[in-house]
Amino acid sequence: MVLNNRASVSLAVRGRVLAAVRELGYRPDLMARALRTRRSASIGLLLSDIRNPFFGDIARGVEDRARDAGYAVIFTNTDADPDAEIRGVYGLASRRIDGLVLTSIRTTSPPEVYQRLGIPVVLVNRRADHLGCDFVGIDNVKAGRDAALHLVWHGRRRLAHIRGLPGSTASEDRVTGYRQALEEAGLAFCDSLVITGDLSFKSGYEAGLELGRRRPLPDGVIAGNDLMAIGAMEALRSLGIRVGEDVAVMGVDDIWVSSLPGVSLSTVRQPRYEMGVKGCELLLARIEQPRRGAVRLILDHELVLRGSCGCGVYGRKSV
Amino acid sequence: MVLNNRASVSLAVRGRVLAAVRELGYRPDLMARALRTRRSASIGLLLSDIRNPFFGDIARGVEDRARDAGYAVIFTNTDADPDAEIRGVYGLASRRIDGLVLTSIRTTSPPEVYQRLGIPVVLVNRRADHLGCDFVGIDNVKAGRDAALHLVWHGRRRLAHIRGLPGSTASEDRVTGYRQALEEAGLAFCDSLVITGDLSFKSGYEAGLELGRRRPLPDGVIAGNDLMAIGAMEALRSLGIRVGEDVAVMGVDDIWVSSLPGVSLSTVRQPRYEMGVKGCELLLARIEQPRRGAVRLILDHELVLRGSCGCGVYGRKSV
DNA sequence: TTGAAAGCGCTACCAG
DNA sequence: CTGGTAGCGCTTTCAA
Repeated sequence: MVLNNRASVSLAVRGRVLAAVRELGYRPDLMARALRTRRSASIGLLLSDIRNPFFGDIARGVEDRARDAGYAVIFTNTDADPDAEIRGVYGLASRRIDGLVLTSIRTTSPPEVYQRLGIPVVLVNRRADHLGCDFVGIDNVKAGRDAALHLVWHGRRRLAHIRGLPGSTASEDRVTGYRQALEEAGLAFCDSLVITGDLSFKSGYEAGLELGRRRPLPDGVIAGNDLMAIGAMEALRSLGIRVGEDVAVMGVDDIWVSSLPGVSLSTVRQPRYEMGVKGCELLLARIEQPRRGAVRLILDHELVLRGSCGCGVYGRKSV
Repeated sequence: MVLNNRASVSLAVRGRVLAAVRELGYRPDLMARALRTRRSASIGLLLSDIRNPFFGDIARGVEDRARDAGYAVIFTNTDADPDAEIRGVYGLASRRIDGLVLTSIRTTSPPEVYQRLGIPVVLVNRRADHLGCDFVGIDNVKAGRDAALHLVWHGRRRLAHIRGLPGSTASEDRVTGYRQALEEAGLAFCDSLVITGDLSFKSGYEAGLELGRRRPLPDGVIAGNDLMAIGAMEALRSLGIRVGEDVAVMGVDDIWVSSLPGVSLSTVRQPRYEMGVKGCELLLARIEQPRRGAVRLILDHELVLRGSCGCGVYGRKSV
């Protein structure tokens, strides 16, 4: 009672208890406490691969905020595999986590699984409207549109898009934005200029190889993320194509690597760390108030201009 | 009893129980089980920053192996701060983790803390002989020596070293290796050619700036890790110094970025993922057999030659 | 082979 | 303000 700050404890007792605590090095067993209070003070974090710098940043944001609040974070890698996702969720649930942060939910993820859990779920990065959970991320339609329009404004007319796998709202939204931009610019949408990758460097490289062999050559490429953009740039260069001149390339994310002069990728900056922090905050808030309305938090993105888009500007640009 | 495979259960009962389990969607409460068995089936992972690709890879290795074995991984970031390390350890301990993986132990870390824990501890990457724990990592003396000797063999005579902070055996060992190489090559060790960084890109950049202004210019730089090496390269280039020609640069780690053509860092490859996997295995083994002798597992490293060392060779080289 | 009962360490409740 | 007691969901022991 002393340790839990129960009001009604005399100072004398309080002192004696505290002394004993110190002397014995007593630390409450959070496991037993959890069993009793039905609160484990731990949350789960599901991501596709912690090695991916995108998720690393989010994870750090989540953990920082969680630690502040006395929560522990249990993480699991799913490699974007639906089965692994389900197993991961169940595994975490049986550990009695108080809430769950999902970073790579798929539109095909079975809602029952999450609804039956009986614990709050927050979505970071990808929406999943059919789940009705709290969400934090950027407006990916606008992000895709902004990236494409930037190239259009700088005279690019034949824009290709390397999109992420279907099943991710982030990928779908960026495609939508790309199409919107084409339409606004009065450019025709062409199916063959959209190539699907899996957000990895390798898939970007392959897409780049493919696009670089096309004639007429596309004069602009919007990639669904930085990793694929960097892969595509490598591929284009290996084909003797000058990035920033023959072809303008833009990514989405602004991971650290993109800022290296040898890479110099123009991109749409996504505030990943903040997404993690905010996501965790949404979760903590909902743990406190389970029945408040679902919150959808849209953070701002900005264009980060470097060499790969060939517009000659270096710096950031709010959009 | 059915779920725990108690031998003495009739087939009839077993069937009925299993049916009920399925129907009700029963999942054992691991928390309650932990309270009773004193085993939580979870382990702790302490690292300085999950955003650092070095730790991301280790974390993935640990989690993969842990998940295979039915263990959950709780991670905490310490930013290499000793106080945060202690708090992190206590925080994890009160959650009754079955074991702990430490990736950035400091030589000054108080042994009592770890010994009093009463749970197995495994060290990954950095040794800490005063703790007497299991360990997995590479031979950093040899790594530092191999890197330096490589440059020496290619004619470099004025080798600088950007070392990591004191308090890390990995950093100290690499310095030792660097000195050994100089000695073997009959080169004088010069204090002023050793600059201390904190393993970050920024500190590498600053060190590079500093070294690049020295006259005579060092003709080779061994960095304590890739992040600092990349920072140093940027700095040198910004000074108009040609990396690979005027100055040869080598790092240690071989993080993914280093392989990008625009970076092309020659480095000593450390098997990070395997270190994570093996570290987790050592831990699981010790959880089973707490009193077996301490194991020290030294994994092989290899030289990965790219453009930054200017030796004209591209590829891997076992050492 | 079965089921009843005790108890892991904690918190919440309640009577003193 | 204090301390005793019940019980969280599980495993383990023991008697039937």
